Amino acid sequence: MRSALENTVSKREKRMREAARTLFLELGYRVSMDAVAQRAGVSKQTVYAHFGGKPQLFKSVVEEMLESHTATAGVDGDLRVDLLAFARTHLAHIYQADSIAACRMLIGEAARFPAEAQALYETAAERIQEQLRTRLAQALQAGQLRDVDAPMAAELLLGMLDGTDHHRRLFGMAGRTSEQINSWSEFAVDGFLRAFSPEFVTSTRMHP
Amino acid sequence: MRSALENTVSKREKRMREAARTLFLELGYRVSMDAVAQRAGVSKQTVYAHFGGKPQLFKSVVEEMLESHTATAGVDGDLRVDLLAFARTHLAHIYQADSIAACRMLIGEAARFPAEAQALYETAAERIQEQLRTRLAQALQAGQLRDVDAPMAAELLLGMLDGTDHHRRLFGMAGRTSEQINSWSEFAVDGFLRAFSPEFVTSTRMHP
DNA sequence: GTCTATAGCCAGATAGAC
DNA sequence: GTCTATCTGGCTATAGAC
Repeated sequence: MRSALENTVSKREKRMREAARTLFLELGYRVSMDAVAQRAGVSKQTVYAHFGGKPQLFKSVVEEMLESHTATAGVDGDLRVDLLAFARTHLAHIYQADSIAACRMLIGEAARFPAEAQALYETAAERIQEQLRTRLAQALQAGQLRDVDAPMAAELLLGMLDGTDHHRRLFGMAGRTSEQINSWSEFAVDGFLRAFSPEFVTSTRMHP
Repeated sequence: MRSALENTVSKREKRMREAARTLFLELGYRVSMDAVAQRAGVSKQTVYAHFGGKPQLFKSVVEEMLESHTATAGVDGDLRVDLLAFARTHLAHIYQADSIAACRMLIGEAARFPAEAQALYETAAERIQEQLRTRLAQALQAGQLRDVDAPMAAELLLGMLDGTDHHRRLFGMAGRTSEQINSWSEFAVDGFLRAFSPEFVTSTRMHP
């Protein structure tokens, strides 16, 4: 009996968080608490009782987003293959509709919630860059890249992989298609490898 | 007498536009018309009489911004020198506090003003990329770069020149300092030139 | 703990005197 | 054209019954 009640409460909380997340992502901070309550199927007061107020609800939603960041850079294959795999995972992640919406929301509200915006960006960017740094450092040690600062190379490659596509999407314009992303990634990775090949060797071989 | 009156009106209009621009850049669309009127030193009704309403005022401010885009890529010097000069001008422009604020505002309001956001981005991005494309196409014709699509190369170089700095700034974090921008630009341009050098030649020479 | 109802506030927009 | 004063609606937040 008690567990049934707790389940009900738990489900309410979950519904409220989901409703808030959806609406914040869609419309930004300017959603009314009425809208959140209505979408969650509860009364406004219930939302206030659980979260305390609108800013706390917003922060709670942002914190929840921090949990769901995953991107894996393989370390078991050829350097080019690994970088392409990384590109695939990374770009698929940041170009997701929800990620774009989250970026928009946080950039728009960066003035009101500077700490939350910075925390989310730092965490997400740090996780991504660290994986890339690690893989590049390994390649450096293996002599597959010329002597270069791994963090700088990682940031440069990230810039190359995106180009200006993320900005296009942030401004509401159509981004690259799936196939275009793949061919662009090859273009970027091959350019990167040529730029930092240890000697004068390039990835394209001349026909004998 | 009449010209004095017209001058007064004209100055009022200018003050209203400036006030709106400043406040929109600082706080986004969520500024009150009261605040605009107060900052401009006029009454609210005067603002309504001139612009018709808040959305029109916002659009008017955005349209005004479209005028002030300037960036020049030299075509008279060495390729590396020209690209560094372009980087200097371009980055100085987009990292300006006002440009960052404008980006934030438009990204945040992209859902409410999609046409304005897209128009401003497209115009600004197009002007920048066209200059770079032109210079790169010229270099291609001169045989200074390997056979590559000029628009793709231009977008790639833009991504390299920024890395992740623009995003850092959009999220409210400190960007690179002036000196860091310069050394990063050299890093990016040299990487770009190595990646697209026509043969196996690199910009670093071996000592004889 | 949850609901309905409402207080209190501030926004955008308008009316009418000058 | 400009101002002062006001209307109307929606928002956050709270009070009180159950």
